[in-house]
Amino acid sequence: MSGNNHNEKGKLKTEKISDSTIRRLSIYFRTLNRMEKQDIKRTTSMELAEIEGISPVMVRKDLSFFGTFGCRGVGYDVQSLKMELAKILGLSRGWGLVIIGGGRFRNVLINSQILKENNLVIKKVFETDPELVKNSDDQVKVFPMDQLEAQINPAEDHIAIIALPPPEVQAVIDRLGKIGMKAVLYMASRSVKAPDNMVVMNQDISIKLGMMTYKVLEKTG
Amino acid sequence: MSGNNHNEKGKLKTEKISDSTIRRLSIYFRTLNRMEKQDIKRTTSMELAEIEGISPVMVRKDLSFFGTFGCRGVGYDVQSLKMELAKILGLSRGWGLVIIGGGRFRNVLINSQILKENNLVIKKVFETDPELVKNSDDQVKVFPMDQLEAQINPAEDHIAIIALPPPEVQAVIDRLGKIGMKAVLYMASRSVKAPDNMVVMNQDISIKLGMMTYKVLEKTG
DNA sequence: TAGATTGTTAATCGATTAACAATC
DNA sequence: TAGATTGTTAATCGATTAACAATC
Repeated sequence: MSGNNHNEKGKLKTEKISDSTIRRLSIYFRTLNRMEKQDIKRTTSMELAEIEGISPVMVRKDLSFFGTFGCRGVGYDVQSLKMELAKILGLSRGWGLVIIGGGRFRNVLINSQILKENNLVIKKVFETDPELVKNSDDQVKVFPMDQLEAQINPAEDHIAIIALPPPEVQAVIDRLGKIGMKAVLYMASRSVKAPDNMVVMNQDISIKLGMMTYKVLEKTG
Repeated sequence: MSGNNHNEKGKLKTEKISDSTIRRLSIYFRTLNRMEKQDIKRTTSMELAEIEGISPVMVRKDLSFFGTFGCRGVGYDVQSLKMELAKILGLSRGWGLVIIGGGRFRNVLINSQILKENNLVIKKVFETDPELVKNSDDQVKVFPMDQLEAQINPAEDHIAIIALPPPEVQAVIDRLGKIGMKAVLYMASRSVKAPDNMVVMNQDISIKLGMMTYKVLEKTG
């Protein structure tokens, strides 16, 4: 049974791809992106692996779930592998983002080069603080929180980034669930419940810091 | 061979604990933290597991690497389990943080409740833009970038958070490596090289977004 | 006591790695 | 051609889960 997935047209997905593989594909993509900018034309699984600190077989195995992209004896064409990965990850099509909350942090996202480069376009912003709504100098439209349901259209607003304090996050996810939001990334340090058909991920710096403090102690005792 | 680790005094570490386990411990800790605030006195592996969307055995297994913290037939005391996890993760002792770069994002960190609650204290800030150095209204001292080596003391500044654009990150990590910095968390979307004795982690929102777009497509086709 | 829940050993499952044929 | 490197099958390793004894 070949491991072809939804990227190869006409073939059904036969295998569940692990989160680890998807995360690594996302990482390869980011490196290929940089290589392309630096006008590097060609790379190998060994080179990619070395940059990411993993093994070359892992790189080839990850790719093999989705097809064959390289050239034996030669390696990979940076630009075309990057495009293939974009296709696999869905980054070749455009994605509409909405930001809910965020305050000062919001501008970091809005100015983010990486989002722009990857077809992730911030379309709408929702803000609790009415002062911030009024005095906003954002390039995107800012709405008050109570217009969430009225303004969001899951058909064009694909991903919500919630940057609100932990106690407020669950209620917003509930509201987004009701209108059929497909994907939510939230920054708060807490767990949440979400509908089954919603993709929810968390980007919580305190988890990483907790891992780091453990690892520092592990090394130094 | 019992799985006791460096938290139980007098016993040597006998087993390498996986990153997955450490990440989950950090997640349990965050949930126990919330429970404690809500005056919840007692919990079970089943409850913790349900909140995090994993299995109860997983919770008990993770904990078992470090000792026995529960009471058969009863469960876990929220406060004491939280304290034990803090000890394991190293969050019972104080950690000095320095922030390098960050601009507006820095204030998000400086005002972060989670850091304060977990003995992670931001001590120093380094800034590229001289205007921001001058006009800073931060509660912590802000230095220009060229004083990095002069002002940082790895004995009290344990973790550096680098919030600079991708091209600038590697050079700063090199400089921090030379003065013996133990741990670095950087936000940029790129890979870096670091000395072996340095704990380096990445918190890159574009990786998570790449995973999300894949998962949304996987569900909707 | 009976019911509940932990902690742990053994079994299973899945992810990573090794080996190697294919081929540029 | 010989050397390099991919793609893939099989073997290994490690993480998760199942089963269950311990005990509150």
